[in-house]
Amino acid sequence: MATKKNIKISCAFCASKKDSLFSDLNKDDLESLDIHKSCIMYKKGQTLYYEGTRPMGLFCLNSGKVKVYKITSDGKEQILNLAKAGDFIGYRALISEEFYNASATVIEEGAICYIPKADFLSILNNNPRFFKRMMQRLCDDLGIMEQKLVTIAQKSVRERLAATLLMLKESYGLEGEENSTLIDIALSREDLANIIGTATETVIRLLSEFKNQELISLQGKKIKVLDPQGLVKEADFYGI
Amino acid sequence: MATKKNIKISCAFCASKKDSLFSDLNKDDLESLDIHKSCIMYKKGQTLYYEGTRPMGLFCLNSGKVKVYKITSDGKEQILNLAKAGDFIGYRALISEEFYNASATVIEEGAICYIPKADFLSILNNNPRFFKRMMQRLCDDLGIMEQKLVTIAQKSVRERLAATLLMLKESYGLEGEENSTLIDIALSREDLANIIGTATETVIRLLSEFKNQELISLQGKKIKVLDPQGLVKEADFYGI
DNA sequence: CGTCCATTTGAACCCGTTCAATTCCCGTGG
DNA sequence: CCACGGGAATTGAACGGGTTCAAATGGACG
Repeated sequence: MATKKNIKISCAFCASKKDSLFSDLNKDDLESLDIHKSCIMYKKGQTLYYEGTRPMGLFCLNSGKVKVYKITSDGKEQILNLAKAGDFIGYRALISEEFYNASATVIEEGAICYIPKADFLSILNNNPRFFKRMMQRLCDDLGIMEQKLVTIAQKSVRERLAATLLMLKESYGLEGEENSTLIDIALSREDLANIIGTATETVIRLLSEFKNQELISLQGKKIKVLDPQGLVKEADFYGI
Repeated sequence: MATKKNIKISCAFCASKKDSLFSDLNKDDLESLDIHKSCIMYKKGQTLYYEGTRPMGLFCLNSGKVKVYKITSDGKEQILNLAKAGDFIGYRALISEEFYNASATVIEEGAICYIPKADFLSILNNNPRFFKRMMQRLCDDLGIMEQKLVTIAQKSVRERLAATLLMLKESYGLEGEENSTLIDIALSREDLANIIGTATETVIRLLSEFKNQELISLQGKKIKVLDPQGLVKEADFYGI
């Protein structure tokens, strides 16, 4: 077992900065982030935080992928969000000074920075532009969550799976030959089911049907989208 | 048909103020709200705004009740939120300067104030404490929405109905004799179904079962909770 | 008092779950 | 290098919760 090694990554020169909420911080603020920041490699399966614990800082993904999820009283998992390079995790609990109300676990290993609570809140309170940016982000998150709620409440599993594949294609798509797109994220079938809110077996069966319809192809556990238009049709029951 | 009459209600003396986000505004800010504010009576069925339109101001309920909902492509309605006296509606679209992504319709008549966008944004931008308060509110909303998502995705209709009745009891409960609580909101069975994400008939059947179990009683379309503990058990499949 | 919509009840159907069995894949140790 | 073990993925089959369609009843309101 290798020792966890602190990696030196300056926020100012972080390759993921351009995608992140920190993208328009000034030089001073960025440097202040570096002072107490830590950054270590996380392996698949490691958990960044558990629901019910108190946030002490902010996670920022330099690389790797993380799922954010809640566990119900009867032990089922519901994935709320997937995070990739440049994404923050756990800012809501930090801002509202409450306990985490979800857990976060690494699904693809990567370097993840940790900015102590005090440093983050200091920038938040002293940089109105950043404050506004966070507010905007919360508004966006809320809109996304509302849309997810409607989809889960009103669409069939088949439609939700098609919609989820399209969403994953947008976020994790790697263009391939002949208009095909590889969904480049190591999601297990179970994870996929826990995004959609269904049983693993149902996901497997529907994926197999989509494959027979030549909407997708399966390369091991990775999925390649062959016919996005076809998926759009599947996603909208009475669509255009 | 009566003419819409502008009602004079001062924010500073609004009976609902103590419950609202405006509760700790100072005197000057409150008075500035009154200048351009309008306030009229809305009847049941009237719509405050439609999804896809541009917000021009903020709705604040002095009295009455409003449902906020989205309509899916195949015409189904999903209720996202219920608002009552003291509640704001539509602040998210206003803050993030986007189109409404839900519609709002009156379900119980009441007086509803309308604060022009400029006045609201002016207070937001010049009163850091209020800004923080809004941020906090957005965080809370997001947490609530996430919990709803998990519940709809992972719980049975029966459990969701029980949970919804308990939620309605908290928000709209009127204590009655013998530990019973009347849920004082004029929700149709269809509305209730559209909160839970199920069919109207299913709601009716389950309500009837709950009545037979003596968890609730039905008084016309209003529901009285007789055994909240029993409902808690129904809400948690593998509860405590 | 009649009309119209909401509510209720009935019954058939089907989507999705659940349980069970098999196969596949991958890392690990002999 | 290959056999082994174990979890993930797949397939099969039966069950059941919930939807859908249809019809009857009730209740509000003009």
